[in-house]
Amino acid sequence: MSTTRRHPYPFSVFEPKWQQHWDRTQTFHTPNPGDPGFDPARPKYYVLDMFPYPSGSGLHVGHPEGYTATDIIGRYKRMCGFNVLHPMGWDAFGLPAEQYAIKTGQHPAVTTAQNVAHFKGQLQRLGFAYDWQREVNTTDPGYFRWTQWIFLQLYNAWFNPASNRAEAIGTYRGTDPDGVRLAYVSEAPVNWCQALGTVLANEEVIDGKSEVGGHPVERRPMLQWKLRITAYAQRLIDELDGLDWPEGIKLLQKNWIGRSEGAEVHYSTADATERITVFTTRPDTLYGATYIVLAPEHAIVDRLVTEEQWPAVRGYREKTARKSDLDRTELAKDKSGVWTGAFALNPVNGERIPIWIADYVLPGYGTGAIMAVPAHDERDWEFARKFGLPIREVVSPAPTLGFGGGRVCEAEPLECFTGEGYAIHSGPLDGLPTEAAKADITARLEAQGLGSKTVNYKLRDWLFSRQRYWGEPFPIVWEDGKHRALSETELPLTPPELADFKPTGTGEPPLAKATDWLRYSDKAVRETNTMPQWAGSCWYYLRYCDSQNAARFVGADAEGYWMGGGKPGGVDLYVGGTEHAVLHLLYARFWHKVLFDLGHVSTPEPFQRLINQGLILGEDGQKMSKSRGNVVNPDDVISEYGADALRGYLMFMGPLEATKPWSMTGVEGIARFLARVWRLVMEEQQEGTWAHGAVSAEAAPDKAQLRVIHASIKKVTADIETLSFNTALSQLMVFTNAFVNVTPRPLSAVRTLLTLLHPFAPHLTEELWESLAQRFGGAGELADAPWPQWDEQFLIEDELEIVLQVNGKVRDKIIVPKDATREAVEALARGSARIAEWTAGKDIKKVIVVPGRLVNLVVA
RNA sequence: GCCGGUGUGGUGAAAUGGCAGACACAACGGACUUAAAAUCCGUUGGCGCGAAAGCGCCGUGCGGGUUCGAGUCCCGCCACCGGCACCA
Repeated sequence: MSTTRRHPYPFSVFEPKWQQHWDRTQTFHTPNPGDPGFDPARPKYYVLDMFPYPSGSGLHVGHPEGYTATDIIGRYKRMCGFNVLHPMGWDAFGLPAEQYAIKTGQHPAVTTAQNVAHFKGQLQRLGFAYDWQREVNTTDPGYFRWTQWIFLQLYNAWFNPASNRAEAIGTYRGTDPDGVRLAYVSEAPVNWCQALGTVLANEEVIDGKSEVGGHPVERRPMLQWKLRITAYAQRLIDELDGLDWPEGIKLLQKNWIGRSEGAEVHYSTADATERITVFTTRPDTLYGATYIVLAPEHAIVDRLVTEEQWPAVRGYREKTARKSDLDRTELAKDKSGVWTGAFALNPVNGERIPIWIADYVLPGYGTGAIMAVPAHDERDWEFARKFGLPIREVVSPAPTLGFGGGRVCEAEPLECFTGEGYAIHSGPLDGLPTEAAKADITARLEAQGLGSKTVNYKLRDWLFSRQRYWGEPFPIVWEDGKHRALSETELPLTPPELADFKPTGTGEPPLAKATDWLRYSDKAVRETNTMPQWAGSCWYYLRYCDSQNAARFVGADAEGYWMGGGKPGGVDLYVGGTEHAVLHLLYARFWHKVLFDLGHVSTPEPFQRLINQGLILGEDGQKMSKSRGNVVNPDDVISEYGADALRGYLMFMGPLEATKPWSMTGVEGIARFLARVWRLVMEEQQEGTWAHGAVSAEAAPDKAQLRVIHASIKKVTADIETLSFNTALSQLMVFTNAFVNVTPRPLSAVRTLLTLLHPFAPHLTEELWESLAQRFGGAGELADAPWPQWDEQFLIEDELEIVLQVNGKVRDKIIVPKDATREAVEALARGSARIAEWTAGKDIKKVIVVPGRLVNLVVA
């Protein structure tokens, strides 16, 4: 006798058995069009997980949550007759591997390979139906050669505003193609993180700290590669509309892109030597502008400042430059600024207004200059109050308030009003509602060449270079201070072998230390920056379609088949966490659109349907973390309860999208359920072995049992389609419970149960299916079995229970034949003695009969 | 501050505007057992009445409203979680 606790069913025997079987027979390998075994008659279904970063700590329970959901869908669709593409791979470049490598001295390639092996083993122990022949790894030269190739597509393309799409750079007719490429270099202030020794994208900086590690980030001007994602801002907003994504995620992206409509207005300086263009979303308040504010970094400042103001301006600019983004926002409440000594003229009334600089105006947004309307903007209000600048009311909340007639109001308002209303003290605009006033003034400005209607976006171009070792090198060389692309035949460009790959800390990339590698020719040297981790994940879903293709990033037929079909096409279901809402999901859409414009892919959007799985909290209801000690390791759960129990519990916890706490007793509950299913088929012998139990091929389900069977098929099918796995499982429990005490158990019912349960608990059901086949005959694996159909006729009940209400409160229940007429049901209701007690001596004013459900008598 | 999400038993949760709490967990009681584990059966929102079968009242964050009927729809709040945040 073993001293370890006996398992309620022998999962430790049959789970590895089936995993090995699936691997050996390649059950879940999906052929491409043209491959042997491909069946073009079947529809396709592409179900995708966000591939993991293979960290050293192994799988977290959050991973198998989403992966189980997609596995259920994949297995289900397969049983429904689809060609299912369900792949997995590794997002293996990136900072953590490199940080770890620096700490331990081991090469990141070594630790990455170890981590991948560990992750893969863990995933395989969960019995996921991945087609491992399609596995990808972003650090594999056979993979990143195509990442580099796509970079070259970006480099060799520009966005033509006339056609609203990317075109080959050769179609650009201007003088400086380098100024319009989708991948370009620019010297600009960027997010520099000293601790990580690299620059970071805006999306990777959270509250002024690096997303990885939480190190401080400062602004520093550096020469960097950027991708012109801003060219796609409008399409990235517009084309969200057709996607079946959670509205919250769409909104997150829209807000991040941050479109705002308004006008640019040109002010000339009082001495008429310079022109300042401001951006405003409220051109209707132009008559209320009482000063101009420039970002301290604005180039024009040098030319405006008066002699007397120079020291103050210089001091303020230096102070601003030293501030990190964090400081700059933390001091948000306390406005600061300095007068330049110069004045501008308001284009509509010629009024002389002072020009200030202040750090509440950001250099990167709009024109880096604003017209301040303190009466109608909170920030301008605070600034004007602090520095005693005039405040002029030009919008009235109601049409009857305020003075019209174009007169200037002398009295300053008591509070700031930022809403919409009616223009006052605004010359020709007086009386117009805000929307009309905006249109009117904008048209006037345009007619006089003083301004124009403009759209601005918060989105900035994507900072694409990193000063790190563990990433894709750029396929670029420099000669005479100019960059040019490597040819496609020179790919992949592999990183140099480096003993010391630590960041230099100076902003010079570690690749610069590889002197041999660096030298491309006598005159040319290689680019030493590397690409960010997002590069590989921007297109991995395309590589899965054709991962072994050595001649192209993805074969056209494979891409057309798996990504095509439907409108707007793409991956049929994509499951992952919310944390990528404005990172991976935005970047990947951008790359996909470029590839689409250039004719390399067939759909404008990559991911048709997106679901975010919810966060799993620790048993204490807190976020799982090592420091709290509430982390659940999937391996431990599997060894104690089995993979099927872990999968089942993850799906039974609650709705997939909800945040929910872990519960070990909940896992036990699912394990008990699975054990009950096991014992429907198997019986324990004296000596502790399992043998067939009381299942009978002769026994036919009775009417009530048929109803349970068919109701379950219907509900489980519908619930899987809507990803309501928790309620699908509860129906399977109802199904199971209905047969626990039935002997002998009808074989057909048991087989239907196993089929419906199979996507959730593939090992257990496959084992029992095989066992039943050995006893009763039957061929084939459950994984290949067709999904059952339900028959409505079994769902119809002969008699229905009708609730009788008086004034909406339940007072009695009656049983009526299923075909009882409305009148007959009403008569029965009126005849009920219990109802009579409640209606006695009262008028029945109204009777509501809901067929098959209830009768409500309204009395007074 | 702005935007989004959530709020239902002791717990996770379920409910096309139609019997609130399915299905589980935990707890309690019982059967089996020398005993325990496992398994099986039963009870389980609160309050009140009743010996019992049962009956009544209250109950889905709070306050209003629509409706024969509201967890569900509308208006106004509150709390928690997430995102954005000097974006003109």
